[in-house]
Amino acid sequence: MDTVRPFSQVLDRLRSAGLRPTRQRMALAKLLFDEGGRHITAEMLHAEAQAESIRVSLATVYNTLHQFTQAGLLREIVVDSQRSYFDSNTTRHHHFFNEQTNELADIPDEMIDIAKVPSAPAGMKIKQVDVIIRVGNL
Amino acid sequence: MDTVRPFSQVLDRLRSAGLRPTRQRMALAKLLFDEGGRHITAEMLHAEAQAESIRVSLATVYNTLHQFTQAGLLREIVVDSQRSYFDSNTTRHHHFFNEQTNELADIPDEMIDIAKVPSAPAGMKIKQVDVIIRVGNL
DNA sequence: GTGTTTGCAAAGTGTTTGCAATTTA
DNA sequence: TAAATTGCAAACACTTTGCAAACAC
Repeated sequence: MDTVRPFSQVLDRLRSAGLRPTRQRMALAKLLFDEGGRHITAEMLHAEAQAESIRVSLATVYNTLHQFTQAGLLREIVVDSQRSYFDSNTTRHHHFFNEQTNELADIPDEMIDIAKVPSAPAGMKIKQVDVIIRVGNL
Repeated sequence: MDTVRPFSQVLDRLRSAGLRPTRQRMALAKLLFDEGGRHITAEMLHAEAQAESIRVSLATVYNTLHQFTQAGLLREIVVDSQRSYFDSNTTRHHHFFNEQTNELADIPDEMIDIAKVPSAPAGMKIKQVDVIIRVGNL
């Protein structure tokens, strides 16, 4: 029942990704990983940081999100051609996307059963299977 | 084996969508629907039109793509947070997305078997189920 | 000290918008 | 001729970049 993610764990995550644990990265990592399964855009994360009086530029938020994604700490979810969403849950799962509110919600992997998947075209390899269920008002 | 889409059919499509069959819309509709299952961006369609000496502004291409989508003649496919793709095949099917070449390929509906789908959150309705298989080099 | 990271402002990219001129019915 | 549509250029939203100052080791 230990859901707390101690400071050192964030630190280790950054270290093992080869990223220096700077003040900004530590603070953003805390916001992203202290609670699981966050779906967040750069603007949202920047606003959250500001709300907690963490001084970070928007440019650094963008850089950090990409660095974390490259390091496998985040997963980018493409649901909206206007903005990029990042998911702090990198395990296999899928998403609901509410087109009215622009909100993402997780669908646990076991809730979707893809019985048959075509193989990738010749010379290609499947990198990821994304299932996005778009929902809206009745 | 009649795969030709006569002029009048394009005309009727526009008419029944409540869209006046202007020169631009007719020409773009021809490009979009004369061959099935096209995956195209606004810039791509604009370039094609220019290549065929059809004079249309990029703004009109954007407007037209959205009008056609609203009319159910096109389907927007969100795979890339940088640009919008439109699919001239509006029947149920899914997609491969090649992240190296930024190209989409159809996956016929019967090639994917989604045996179990969670129901939409309360008060919500499933609008669409998108399966995107991201592929890349081996 | 040396190389990395940050913040700023400027530039970039894809898309939308306001409005006068044109076209359609 | 009334209403819809077009094209242009300007505006927009989101994202990236160049570079000097600040920071981590």
